[in-house]
Amino acid sequence: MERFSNISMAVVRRLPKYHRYLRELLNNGIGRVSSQELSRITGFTASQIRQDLNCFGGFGQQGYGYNVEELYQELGNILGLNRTYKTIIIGAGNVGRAIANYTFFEESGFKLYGMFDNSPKKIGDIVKGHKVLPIEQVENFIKENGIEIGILCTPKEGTQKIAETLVNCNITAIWNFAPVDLKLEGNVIIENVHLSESLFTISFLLKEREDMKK
Amino acid sequence: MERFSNISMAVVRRLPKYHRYLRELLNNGIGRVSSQELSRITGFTASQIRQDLNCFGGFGQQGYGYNVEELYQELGNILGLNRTYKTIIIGAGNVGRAIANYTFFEESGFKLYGMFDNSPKKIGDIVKGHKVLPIEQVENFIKENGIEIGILCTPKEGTQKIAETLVNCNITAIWNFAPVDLKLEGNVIIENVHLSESLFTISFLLKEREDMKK
DNA sequence: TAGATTGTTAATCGATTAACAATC
DNA sequence: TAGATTGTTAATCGATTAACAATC
Repeated sequence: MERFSNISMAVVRRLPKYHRYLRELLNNGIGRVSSQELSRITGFTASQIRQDLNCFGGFGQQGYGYNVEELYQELGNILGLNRTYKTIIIGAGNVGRAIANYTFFEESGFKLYGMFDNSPKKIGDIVKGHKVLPIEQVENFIKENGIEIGILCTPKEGTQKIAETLVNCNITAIWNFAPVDLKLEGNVIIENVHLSESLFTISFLLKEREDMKK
Repeated sequence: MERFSNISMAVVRRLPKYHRYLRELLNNGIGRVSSQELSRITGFTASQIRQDLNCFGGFGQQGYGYNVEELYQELGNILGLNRTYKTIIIGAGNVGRAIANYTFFEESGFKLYGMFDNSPKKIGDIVKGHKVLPIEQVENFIKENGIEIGILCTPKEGTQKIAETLVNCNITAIWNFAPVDLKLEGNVIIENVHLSESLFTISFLLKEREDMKK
């Protein structure tokens, strides 16, 4: 995945947190906030917060801080939350169904257009109002509906091949839940959620903790 | 979360990848591998791979490389995969059910002991052979069964409070799927899976890409 | 032995933190 | 105006990469 701007991924991955905490301040009726106060809430340093925000513009005011409402809106725009995205889910297993029914997903502007699977046992099922379609139909579906994001909830075996199919249909981003690293041409955006790696991190840290006790 | 060893999290988060790729080599009947070859496969530099592995010991041999079987076993031990872990899931919604039915979870030694929820609609349901119990019973359950890992698949509102309850019962690790940052005393291990942040990263990158096209 | 490849130190790079002038 | 707090530059810290002697 090539990148176009010079914003580092370290910064990018903090932006959703800022957005979330600002939403909270807003809910609590708080109108202004300083980088120091944001630091206290988020755990990032005030310096880092100011640096991060300044990658995108000077949203603050000396002596005052930041306007919560305004900064929240700005971050929403920066994160691309001011529009909707057309998505499909490949794989109607437990993970696929969980994502389909994940309300936050829809609330954030990610609209599910269809679900696909290759198992006769699942094809025809209704998930979140969508009839699960056979995987053979995915290419036409993407082209006809202008789908932008493919969500892969497939077993690891077939995933690389399906991802290639999606890329051939000019999908722009893949949210990958399969435990594989996709090797894809072009500049398709790949975002992995590797649950197994997250889990192994826990077991590592648990073991480390026990080892240190000895 | 305090750390005890001096292994950086950057290194820790690469270990599961090494482990996964070595498993693949093993499946393909490959007996030895050099850091250069591992670099080609994983995308990390050979230098980084050697540095990472050397945090834990000299598993290689000059002029030869690494024995795949041996390195795989070593990494399994380092990751704490040579034992089982007792877990419970709090929240029997879509995410909780997906994790419960996630076969990889069980295969890796994470054994599900119970499921809990606070909704009368879900209490009593059978999920992966476990009757969903009322959340009020969780404290006794943890103590009686020696549960080590709590998996939080709850809506964000109640999550902090439940996490505190788990810590009071001396749970050692929390795998958190709720979109909140837990603030907890002691040295409980917290591993977050923040799907919403992952999703917002996609929308950011998509927007960035479009902006650059203009 | 000669070639290959590690383990490890040193150099580089990038990200975080500190400091402070600008200014509201 | 005086105090507060940003935006931004410089300093520090940590992580990655390069280099190479050790050695199988």
